[in-house]
Amino acid sequence: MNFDDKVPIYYQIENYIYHEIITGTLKPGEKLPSVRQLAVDVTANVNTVQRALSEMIAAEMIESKRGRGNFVTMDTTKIDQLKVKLVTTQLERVYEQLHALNLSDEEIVTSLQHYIQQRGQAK
Amino acid sequence: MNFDDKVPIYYQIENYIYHEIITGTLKPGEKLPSVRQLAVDVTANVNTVQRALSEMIAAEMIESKRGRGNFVTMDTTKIDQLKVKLVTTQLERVYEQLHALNLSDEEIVTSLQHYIQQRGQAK
DNA sequence: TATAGTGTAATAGCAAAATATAACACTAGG
DNA sequence: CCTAGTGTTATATTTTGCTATTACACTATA
Repeated sequence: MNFDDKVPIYYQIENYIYHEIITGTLKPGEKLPSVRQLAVDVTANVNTVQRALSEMIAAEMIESKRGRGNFVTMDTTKIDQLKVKLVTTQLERVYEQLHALNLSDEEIVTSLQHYIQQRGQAK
Repeated sequence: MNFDDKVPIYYQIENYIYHEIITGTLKPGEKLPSVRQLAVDVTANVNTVQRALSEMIAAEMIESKRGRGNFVTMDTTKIDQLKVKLVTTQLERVYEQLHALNLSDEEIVTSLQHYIQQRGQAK
């Protein structure tokens, strides 16, 4: 996996799996790869993976069944809420950062539009 | 200072000072507070502050004069470029994150607009 | 020229994150 | 019942960031 050395790996793993759940790569009720397999997949240690999983279990986003595996929650409402939360968190961060750089609300929106436009052309 | 325990303090200090330079709180050529004072200001250790400064010195955003102090670069072009870079980095991150959550280009823009709107009402 | 204020660097110690490794608890299937 | 595959936990070790402390190098100025 491609880790950002500025933030804890367990945290990045957590985010990575959350993304898979939200995008439907991992469906509600579906079994996750085993912790050992996940460790191989993301090139990290079992304990590190377990730490990420533990937080997700505490958040009730995945359910752990000893001897059987870890499973994505069946509660689609929870998944939707997670998505909203992640999106909002992202928006909050950009907004605050750009605002702190003295960009007005309008400038923030237009700069994003320009960025997307440029990105499209870059292909 | 209000540190995010998920990212290194020296990195947050760096960002903090960059913000002050870009917003003009620290003007081109202006002397920064002494490392010892900065350490007090941000409630961190001198060495941690020094680490942040070292990176900025390497980036030639500030100039170090032994015995006199640290000074913001006089090169306003560099400052402008820094602002562009920071803004772009932020935009890149949101875009990629939200895109990874399966939001379309339009949805990304409108969700930002909605966020800003809501934020205005929250006051 | 002494002194106070600067940046810089080194040392030692602590804590958190991550690793390697091993062991334990449970489940399913032959 | 045994075994392979699962989650869980524990220990020791390494690395990194951060701190505390001290010392050194340089500058300005009284």
